[in-house]
Amino acid sequence: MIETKTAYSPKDVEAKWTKYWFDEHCFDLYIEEDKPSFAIALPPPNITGNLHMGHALNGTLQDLLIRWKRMQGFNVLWQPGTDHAGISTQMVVERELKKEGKNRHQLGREAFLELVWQWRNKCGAQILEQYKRLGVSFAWDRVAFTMDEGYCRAINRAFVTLFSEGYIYRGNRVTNWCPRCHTSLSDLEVEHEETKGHLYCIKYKLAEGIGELVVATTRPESMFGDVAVAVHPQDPRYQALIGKSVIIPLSGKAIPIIADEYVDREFGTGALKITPAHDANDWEVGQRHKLDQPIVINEHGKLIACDLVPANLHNVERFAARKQIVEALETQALLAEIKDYTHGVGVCERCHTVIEPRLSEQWYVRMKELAEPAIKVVEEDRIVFIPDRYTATYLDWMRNIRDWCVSRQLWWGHRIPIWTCKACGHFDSFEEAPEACGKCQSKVLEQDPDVLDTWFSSALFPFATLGWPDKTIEQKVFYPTTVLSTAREIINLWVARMIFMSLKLKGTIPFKQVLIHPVIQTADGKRMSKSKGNAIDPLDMIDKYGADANRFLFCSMGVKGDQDVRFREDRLEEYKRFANKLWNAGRFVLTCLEGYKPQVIDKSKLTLADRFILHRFHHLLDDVHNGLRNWDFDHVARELYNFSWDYFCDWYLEIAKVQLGQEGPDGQTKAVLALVFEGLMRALHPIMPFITEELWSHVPRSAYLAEYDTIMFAPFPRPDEQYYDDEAESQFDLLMRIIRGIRNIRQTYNVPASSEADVLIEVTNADELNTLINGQDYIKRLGRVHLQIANKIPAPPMAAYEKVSHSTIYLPLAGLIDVEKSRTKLDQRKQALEKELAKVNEVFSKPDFKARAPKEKVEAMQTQLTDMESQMASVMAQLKVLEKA
RNA sequence: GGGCGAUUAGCGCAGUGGUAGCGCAGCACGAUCACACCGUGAAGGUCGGGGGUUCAAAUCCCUCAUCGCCCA
Repeated sequence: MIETKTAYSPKDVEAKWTKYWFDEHCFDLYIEEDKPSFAIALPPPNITGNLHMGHALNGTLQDLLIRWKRMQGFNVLWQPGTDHAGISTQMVVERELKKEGKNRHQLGREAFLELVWQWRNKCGAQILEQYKRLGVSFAWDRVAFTMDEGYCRAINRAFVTLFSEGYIYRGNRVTNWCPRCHTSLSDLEVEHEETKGHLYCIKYKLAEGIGELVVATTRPESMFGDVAVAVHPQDPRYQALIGKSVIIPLSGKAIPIIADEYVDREFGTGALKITPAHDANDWEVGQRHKLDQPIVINEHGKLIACDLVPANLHNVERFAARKQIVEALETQALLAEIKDYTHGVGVCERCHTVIEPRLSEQWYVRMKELAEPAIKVVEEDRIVFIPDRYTATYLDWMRNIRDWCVSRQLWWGHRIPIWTCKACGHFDSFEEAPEACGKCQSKVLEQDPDVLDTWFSSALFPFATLGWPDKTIEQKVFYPTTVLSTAREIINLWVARMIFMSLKLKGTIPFKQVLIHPVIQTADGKRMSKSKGNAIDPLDMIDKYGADANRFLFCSMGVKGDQDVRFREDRLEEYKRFANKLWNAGRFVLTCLEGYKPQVIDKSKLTLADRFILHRFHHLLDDVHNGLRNWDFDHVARELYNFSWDYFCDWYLEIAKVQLGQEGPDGQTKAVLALVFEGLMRALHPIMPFITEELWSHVPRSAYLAEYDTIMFAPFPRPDEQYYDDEAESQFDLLMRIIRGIRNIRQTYNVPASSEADVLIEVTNADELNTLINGQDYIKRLGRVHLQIANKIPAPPMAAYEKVSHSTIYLPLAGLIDVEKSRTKLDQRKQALEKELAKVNEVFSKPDFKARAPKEKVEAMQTQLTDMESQMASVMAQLKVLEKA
């Protein structure tokens, strides 16, 4: 038997079952080919990462689906893995090197990579260990890593395929450059931060004659790379100037004034300096006008020592240079104005350094053609986003796709499989290092020094982890995978790329549904972030409230509602109490069932309460099924919570105490208790695996269920319509209302709970009378009263009173009645009734209501009205009685 | 600048056409043998503002406001 502690202790139970599940290899992949399959690829966390709320939420939702399907007998695969996270990991190791006063260049590439591997082997599994605390049922025997040997083969195959089909090309253009990480970044890895800056209006003097053109810019430091000043072709202010030249201040170089539609006449002065090497838009303008592209800022973010840049600014850092330039312009009276200006500044998402757009040679994936089928599969609903609104996010991005810069100037990652011949300059891509140049046979070949964008490898995750490019049983059984669950900020970064990669390389979709879960914010609606220090550590929450309570919270957040949810600890408090409630209900049920041998329920011998709880339970199972099928996790959580606490604990367990005390050998109470409680544990298991496993392990089970050593593999309970019983529902509902009525009276008149009061109930309706007589034992016990029920009872003169349906409850107070209190209460009731009557009457008073509303509705309202009128009459009569007192 | 979401009791949230609900906090009562991490009861809201559709709107449409997110 389960220990007698009255408080649930999650720590012990979690440790016990985690150990059991691992010891018994419950998580290992096991395939039976004749079964249907269900697969999820875990969004691989960074090896440098720590479990945050988003991981915990997402992990819970996936585990809930996986556990549910596993219990339904599916082959399930939840493929776990980690991501090598190029920039982050390199940063972490470089930071450690720096502590020793070293840098990676001193070590050299090979030694540095050796160091990164050491770090990875030591720390890279930390986040998965943290996931363990949540109770996630990954296929733990298959943990993948994006730099595994097999995975690297998949990367090379993917690259070579795309390259040989012309999807990958080398381009010289402006890319996002992080001067701190020393690498290019894709557009999606740049965050835009609202920054208070200035708009500098600088006078560019005309090269010939007198006059000037005032140019507005936020970045004066790039002016030495200017090759033109552009104005709008239709701008009347500048018509005369087009074709003339101006002089770049401080450097003296002359540049032309050109006309281009790209210029926004409203912005600044309507004159735009064109710096093709340091601005992506300017680069486009420069291409159109065949302009030069001088680079004036180097990879460290410093002004280059060259002819274009004045000598005193050589090797000056860009922001220091900006300051010096502005001062110089001011002293030379070349600054027309400085305006305050707030704008979005691009920063590196990893280190928040301001991005320097910079002309450089990079590898790109040509996207337009790859995007087409990826758009189609979503338009045709072969891949569905949940919630639906994210379809637009995806399609919008895909339809306006730009080529993807995939090279990164890092050492840690998948080195680009391109080899260039030192002799003839020919280059090509290979899955394995080639022996000789395909063109001139030279053996002096050099591999591209850059590595691939980490997202390039993540994009292959759903199939690279299943053994692609080899043919494997895992791909046959589990591909395409079923669901992908992730956060909305990586829809384009990751989801989109998996889709077009899978379509291109596997010829099919990678998954059928994409679940986008909400973002967890702080209690006051702010974004959680480690740097702001307002992030809440899910591991602390698990320590404090237990894994099951945390999982229940995540489940209750759902995916279809708000796109942001606020995290409040008191909700965890609530679900911790729920776990405790289940624990104690379990202790009670198990006590009742000591020595009980499971038996089939004899439906003919059920009491009203038995019928009622079975009815509610099977409706609950139906709701749970529909909820899970429709991704309504929040509904599922709420229904399970309400059933467990209200119907099962508050009502049925209390009644079970009555029935167990008086029933004979035919009594079904134990059978019902066992059936409902055991089934409830299975229904709750996907959400709360630990507590349900523990309680279930003690429940007496039929031979059919006894064969399962763990609830994990036991069948998920299904609704059984033979237990649906609307009559029991309505009859029991009346009893509950009567009992509440009696409790209400007792509270109002302070009738002590310890004393059993006398109660008389007059019932004017034959069916109701029957129900009350049959249920009188329940009323006596739960209302703690001596009871008399009849169809006609002379109203006791000094009695508290309550009316429920066709029944009138009297509680005689033998001279103790507090007339004032009774009158106040009746007055309140009268006022409430008046309010309700007014509402209903208002509806009725409109002539169109009876004419146009559906007939059933009118009839229902009529019944309500009649009912309320009779209640009112009764209240008035009772008030009259009091007047005599 | 474009798009999305939210706004319901003090707080956190449910409620997609028919007389407004749950949990917490607050109030009152209660050591009755599963649970005080509990039980029982009472109180608390003109559903962000305005307009429209409808016999009927928290719910559908328009508009405004506030907050938040994504993309440029």
